[in-house]
Amino acid sequence: MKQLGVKERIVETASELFYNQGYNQTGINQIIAEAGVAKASMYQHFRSKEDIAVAYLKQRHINWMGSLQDFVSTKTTNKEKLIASFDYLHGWLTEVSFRGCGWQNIITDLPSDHDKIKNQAVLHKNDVRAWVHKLLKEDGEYSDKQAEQVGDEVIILLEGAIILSQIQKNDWPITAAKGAAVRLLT
Amino acid sequence: MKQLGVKERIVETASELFYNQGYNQTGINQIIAEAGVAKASMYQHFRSKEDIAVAYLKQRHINWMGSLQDFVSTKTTNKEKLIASFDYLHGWLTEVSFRGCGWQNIITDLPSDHDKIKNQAVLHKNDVRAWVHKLLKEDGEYSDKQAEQVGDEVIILLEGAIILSQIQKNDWPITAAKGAAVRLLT
Amino acid sequence: MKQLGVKERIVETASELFYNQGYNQTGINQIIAEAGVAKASMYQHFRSKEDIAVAYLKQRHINWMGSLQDFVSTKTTNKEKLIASFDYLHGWLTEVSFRGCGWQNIITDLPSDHDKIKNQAVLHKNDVRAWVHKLLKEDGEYSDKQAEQVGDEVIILLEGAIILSQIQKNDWPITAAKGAAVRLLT
Amino acid sequence: MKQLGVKERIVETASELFYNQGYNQTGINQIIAEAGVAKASMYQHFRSKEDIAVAYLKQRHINWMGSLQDFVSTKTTNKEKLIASFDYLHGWLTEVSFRGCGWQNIITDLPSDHDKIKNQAVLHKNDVRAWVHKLLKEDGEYSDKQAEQVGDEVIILLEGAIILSQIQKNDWPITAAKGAAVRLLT
DNA sequence: CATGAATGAGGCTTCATTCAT
DNA sequence: CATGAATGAAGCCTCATTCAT
Repeated sequence: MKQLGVKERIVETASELFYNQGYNQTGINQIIAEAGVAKASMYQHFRSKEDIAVAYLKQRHINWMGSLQDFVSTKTTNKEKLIASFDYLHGWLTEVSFRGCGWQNIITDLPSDHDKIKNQAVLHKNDVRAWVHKLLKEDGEYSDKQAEQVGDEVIILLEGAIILSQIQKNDWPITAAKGAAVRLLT
Repeated sequence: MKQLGVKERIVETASELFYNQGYNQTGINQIIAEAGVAKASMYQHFRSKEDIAVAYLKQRHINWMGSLQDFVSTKTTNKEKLIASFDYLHGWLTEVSFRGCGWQNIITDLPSDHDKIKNQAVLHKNDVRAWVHKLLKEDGEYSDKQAEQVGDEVIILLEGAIILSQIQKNDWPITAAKGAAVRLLT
Repeated sequence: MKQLGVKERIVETASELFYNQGYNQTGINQIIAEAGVAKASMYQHFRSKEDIAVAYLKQRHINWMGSLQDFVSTKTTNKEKLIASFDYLHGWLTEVSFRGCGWQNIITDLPSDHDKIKNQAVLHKNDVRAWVHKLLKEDGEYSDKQAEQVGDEVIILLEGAIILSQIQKNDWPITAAKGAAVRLLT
Repeated sequence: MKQLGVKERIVETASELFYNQGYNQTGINQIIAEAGVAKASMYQHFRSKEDIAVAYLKQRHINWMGSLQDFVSTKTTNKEKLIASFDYLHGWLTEVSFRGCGWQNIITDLPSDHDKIKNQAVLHKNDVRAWVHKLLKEDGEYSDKQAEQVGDEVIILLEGAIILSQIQKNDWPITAAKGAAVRLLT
């Protein structure tokens, strides 16, 4: 990790900590200690802790979308890709012990003035939504309006499966969500 | 509010604050100041801040389930009751400016040792789930196994609608979820 | 313990706690909880925590002096009794894991205005001193002045052995003190 | 005092307070107020109150041993040095109004988990003991074993004289201890 | 870019005591 | 005599941030 630049090291360390311990549970001191970075150096790259979280979420967005799209890329039809998304959820959430969604986790208990972070969450969710809409529109099976409608339903299932599996520390919500998605897409 | 007992005042005040500002964003000092109670009095009734949150969630569970069941009580069939639940969500979440679910919000960024709070969330979600399962079983339209399966799907839609409407500060997820529920229940 | 009166129960419980946990480490709440006594009842019998400590030390004085004198009563000469006192120390301090002297422990880190407690310590130490002086005077081997002088030396050895064995959590100071006493008394 | 660094100011202030008021009687707030330091600055230098006490005891050890050895350095034989140690005690304890031994005072009523402080006390007492043993061995008058035995006796007299003079607020224990030491060393 | 000192504001918790029932 | 509510003062500690070197 030492060959990375300072900024990268901070984001990488903070990402690990923010996701696994939570935003409020992670202090600036732990970040700089584990990143091996001086405090002033950190504040040269980031105006505030909130800004680090923004960088974390931006990077996470790229990684997460990439992983998801990789995972479903073997499927031929777009519908199959959407269904496979639930398998992606399953593998991911199991691996992280149902730690939940980075964006959900960080917005639910945040000071009211942390808008930059909230914006990142909106951007992320919008991108996922757009991706789902696009997939369904490309299939040509639905009208654009129908595609958006069904897509939204699938997205809600995704979100619900994530948060519920986090609370229950169990994978049944993911399985159930997949079942619902299959039926809604048929 | 002065005619209430100290304990009630604390829970009431804390409930307001925990739900609207978040658990981590609400300090003990603010709670006692707004409740008009001495700090040590508070600790006579509650061993810790976490215990206040537990009391808050317990009370909230009673209120929330009651309101929901009241709301849907006018419907004749159980399926209709379930569908109407999404209308309940709509009214509630709009009123609270899409502040989301008290249980979701409090567990997503919590110190790792706050198990009592996490347990409350699990209890709440289990109760909701049991209620949904019961409704569908009573209808007699599904086998017990099917009722549980479909019920879980509906629950996931509820959860997804709540969290997504919170992030988006918009009611479309609730509308979309209702649409999906209607189709899944037919 | 339930057949005892309230006052006795408080003193008995507090004695256990004060001696084993320390005065500052023992709270009024723990005392009343373990004694099974209401707070107001306690404050009816004792004006303050300090007063409980005074009662504790008074009772301890009686018990401690009694045990010591019992222990050495089998010895025929008074010199032998004094020497045997070190054996008493050894048995006692080993049994209590070198928890030290109740009086020493309670005065060394006390608010400056706790004079009642300090007085108890002085009374106790004076009584022990008087007892030692008396023993040596009775023997008739020393002049009164010599008896007091040698007695004081023995007492200092006793005190030193107690505090040092407490710090070292070891019995060597008691053994060494006995050795010195034997030589000083010959 | 302002020209000292923050850390030194904290230790110096805390030393004064810990020794004169006691460890439990001295709060962090008083320390920082009298040292003229912000609370967080203090915690930058010391992880906890216990750590401040450790620093205090370490510094005190150096000062105390130094003063003692200075005091006795005019004596030619080691035996004389040991005897003179009681004169050192006398001067010191009189000056501090029989406030007693910093190490004795701090361990006798300490929360059970304060091991770092307890260790400091053991280290200090061991150093004193080693010094006494060394002096007697160097004299060549005793075998090594005898030197250690007699040395331990002297040490116990020192400890006993300190604690007893503290309780009695009087110097007779020091005088008596010196008398005993003289006889034991002859 | 590193080091870490310094800070103000606030975090949660506990104390011995009093008082009303 | 029991119950336990209520309290003011104080306890120890941590936060994100700024600044001087």
